[in-house]
Amino acid sequence: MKERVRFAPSPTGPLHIGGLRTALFNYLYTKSRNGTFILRIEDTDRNRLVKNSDKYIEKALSWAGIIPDESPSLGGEYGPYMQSERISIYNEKIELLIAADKAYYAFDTDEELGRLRSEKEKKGLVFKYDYSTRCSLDNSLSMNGEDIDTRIKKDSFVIRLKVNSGKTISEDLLRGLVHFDNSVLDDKILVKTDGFPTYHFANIVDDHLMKITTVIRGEEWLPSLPLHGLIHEAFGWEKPNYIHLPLILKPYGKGKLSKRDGAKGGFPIFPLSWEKDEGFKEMGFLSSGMINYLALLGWNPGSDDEFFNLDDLIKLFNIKGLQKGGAKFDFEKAKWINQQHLLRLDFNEFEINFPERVIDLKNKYPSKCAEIFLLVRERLKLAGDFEKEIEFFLKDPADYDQKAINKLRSKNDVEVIIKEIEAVVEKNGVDRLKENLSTLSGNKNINFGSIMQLLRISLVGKLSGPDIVKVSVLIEKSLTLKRLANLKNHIKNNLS
RNA sequence: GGCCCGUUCGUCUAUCGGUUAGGACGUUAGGUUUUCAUCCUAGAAAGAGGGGUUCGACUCCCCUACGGGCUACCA
Repeated sequence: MKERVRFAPSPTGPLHIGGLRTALFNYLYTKSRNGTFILRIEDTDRNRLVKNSDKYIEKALSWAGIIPDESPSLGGEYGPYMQSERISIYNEKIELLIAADKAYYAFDTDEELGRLRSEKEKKGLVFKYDYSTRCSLDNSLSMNGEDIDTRIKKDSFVIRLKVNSGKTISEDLLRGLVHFDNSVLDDKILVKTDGFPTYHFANIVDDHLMKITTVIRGEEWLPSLPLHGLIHEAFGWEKPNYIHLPLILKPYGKGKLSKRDGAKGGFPIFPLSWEKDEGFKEMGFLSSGMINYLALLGWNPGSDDEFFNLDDLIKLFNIKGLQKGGAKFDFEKAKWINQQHLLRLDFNEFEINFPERVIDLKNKYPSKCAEIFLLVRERLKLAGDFEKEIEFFLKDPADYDQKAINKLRSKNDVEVIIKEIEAVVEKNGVDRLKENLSTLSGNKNINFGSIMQLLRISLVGKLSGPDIVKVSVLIEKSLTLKRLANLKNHIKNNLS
């Protein structure tokens, strides 16, 4: 049977990397089996809706290359894919459960339930709305038909699942059989007073109606698994397979990664920017690097290979490689993987991914961009490093590494050396510069390293950077001479 | 508190009863380079603890500890 999986986020904020990874594993699982990937937006909590976050989710998935086959914007055979547009379906289904005596109306007020909870709490106990308490509570199980009708018309109500005592055994493809005693379950609300279904109900109805074969979701749902099984059983529906993924944990300290950890740890938490928060993309991640890192967080291909793009991952993915324990997010490793991806790019590909980062360079060096990119490419961990690395191509050094100059001056007459370099460039240009400077070193008995360092400081302002001879060739003779003169002036002005 | 899941270097992980417990990030020391980066070489670094089962346990079972999740008219 063809696999059908779904990623079902709720639009209560931007998708974060945990959600992205869940989507990724869903995608890899189904695509490795030639199956279908469905995006369903679970917007049943009307209070926590965040405007545009559903659009953000689609955009972020699209950036990552995780393209749904069916989704709210694409549509599909089993739509609509936005739960708020499926209310009539849930209404119809809940009637079935009530008619079958699997669900019932409950009229208890928040205040009353709150009172019961705190009463129990005082005794160190926990109040549960379940088979042991439901008879003494305000619900349709304890009244006759006519009363129920009048209460429904008069009062607000919820609809609860009728969970009976017993044991429920659930299966997770990763973890095997998981046993639960129904006494830990309660009569979960299926439909809220506002008429919207709860997650549990809408989720099961939709998974069934959308013919989902395998549910892959975060481990936080594992305790709800027996409940979900019970809802399926109440309808008499066949259950899908379940896989509960280990969670992504904070890089330091305890707990699962939350949206606040990013700011604290200096790393993004969202794929794309959201309001004031920079995303991985804006920080200079390639989506392939992001995906590569996320895939390795809780999964491994069974080999020592670590470099993968999406297509590789689809070919290699197997649930045998899934991990059971949570994994801490490691930004250093994420950056290293991104670097490996950046390293395989040429200028055109870099421009496609980060067009805004190359505008100035393209304007100033329209024909040399590819060469300049190759010169600095191995120095990039993040695409954001690019602007820093090419800064000196765009403008003359604004200041100089004075400590380095002082050190050179303590051993050499730097002004004389600069003049000698100038003479060489003046006479021979910047082609064969290295050979010419080497000859200069021999003829005048000047330390070669000092010559190169002074050239570097004049062109770049500091002692680090790419091959300085190539830099000189790229900025050409006149600009090389100009910057040598600038440095000479700077040294003269700072002598006193 | 109750229930459920988990536990191999600092971190991500390999190992499917017999290995000098392997790789990667990070880190340390060298080398290459005009410098930094890249690259190369080498090093330090792990089976939570206790019981079993077994000729033999990181691997299977139990207990404890620790970590995580859930315990809403949130998902």
